[in-house]
Amino acid sequence: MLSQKCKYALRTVLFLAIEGDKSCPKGGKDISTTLKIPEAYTGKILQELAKKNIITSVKGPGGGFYLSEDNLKSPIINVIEIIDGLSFFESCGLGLSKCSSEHPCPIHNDFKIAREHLKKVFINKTVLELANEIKTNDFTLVR
Amino acid sequence: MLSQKCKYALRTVLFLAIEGDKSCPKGGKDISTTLKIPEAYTGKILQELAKKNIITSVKGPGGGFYLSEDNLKSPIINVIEIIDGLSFFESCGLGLSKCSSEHPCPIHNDFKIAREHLKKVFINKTVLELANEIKTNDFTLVR
DNA sequence: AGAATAAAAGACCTTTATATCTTTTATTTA
DNA sequence: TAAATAAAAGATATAAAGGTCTTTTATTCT
Ligand code: FES
Ligand code: FES
Repeated sequence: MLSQKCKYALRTVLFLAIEGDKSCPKGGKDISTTLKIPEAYTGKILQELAKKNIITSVKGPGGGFYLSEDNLKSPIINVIEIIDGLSFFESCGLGLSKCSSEHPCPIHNDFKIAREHLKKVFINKTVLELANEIKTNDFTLVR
Repeated sequence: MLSQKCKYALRTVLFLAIEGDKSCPKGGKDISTTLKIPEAYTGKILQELAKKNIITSVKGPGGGFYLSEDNLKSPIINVIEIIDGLSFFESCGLGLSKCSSEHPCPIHNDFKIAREHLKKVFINKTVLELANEIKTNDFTLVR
């Protein structure tokens, strides 16, 4: 459903939301080690997220990445949109050129329910909200 | 979620369930034209499905593919299993090495619901049942 | 100012998914 | 039995995803 890159990106953003801080940003190396994501690839993803203002970067010694107040308010679907786009959430589960209730494919009704359930979650949860849930409910980003 | 190949396969099988018949099997060319699937690729997929006894093939002039009584009784998850495998239905939506309720990722609860909703549908519907729904409820396999 | 640090940028490599082409085998019908 | 038909098999091609490597730029600290 989500690409590997997008899963990496989501975990990265949530990790930064929990661990990063303006006064002490996390470096790419640190992130990749903790989350077990290939180091160079982590860098690429961080770059992309920074360019699109999902995360904030700090260059130079002691530099790294963190989430600004604004960054924290972003719903996680923004991460998905930037990395994968949103086409999944509008596409037919059987690959018809478009998903439509007028000309539905045989799995339309069930697929649409599942798809929209997830979309709603991704739209409604901000990075900050999800980060807090991780802390209080003992969810994990690793393993 | 499902690979392109798997979507092609599902549409192909359902098409054969509706249109094919032991006495007049459908040829690969016919299928690919109707469903707008690349012809050579259709052939490959048909071969794979035939080898795994999801569909039945008839060689020679007038030959093609159809679904036997047995083939029709198969739940559509069998098609998915053969083409894509079932790992999606057991995997973590955030890419953790395994999905577990003991060490859940932050989207575990919602993702699991969506994933299992779909899995249940695929397990419970046989090719025949779905083919009948297509006929009576005016679902489409093309476009 | 110069050295060290870490992100940014861009070229490059590898693997997997998607798709095609060619040759062979089985079957039917004239 | 020869010709025609259509699937089976296998090699090959193309595109996209996943991932690496090298060079450049910005920043900090001495
Ligand atoms: S038409 Fe296939 S999912 Fe809506
Ligand atoms: S642990 Fe991530 S979906 Fe279950």
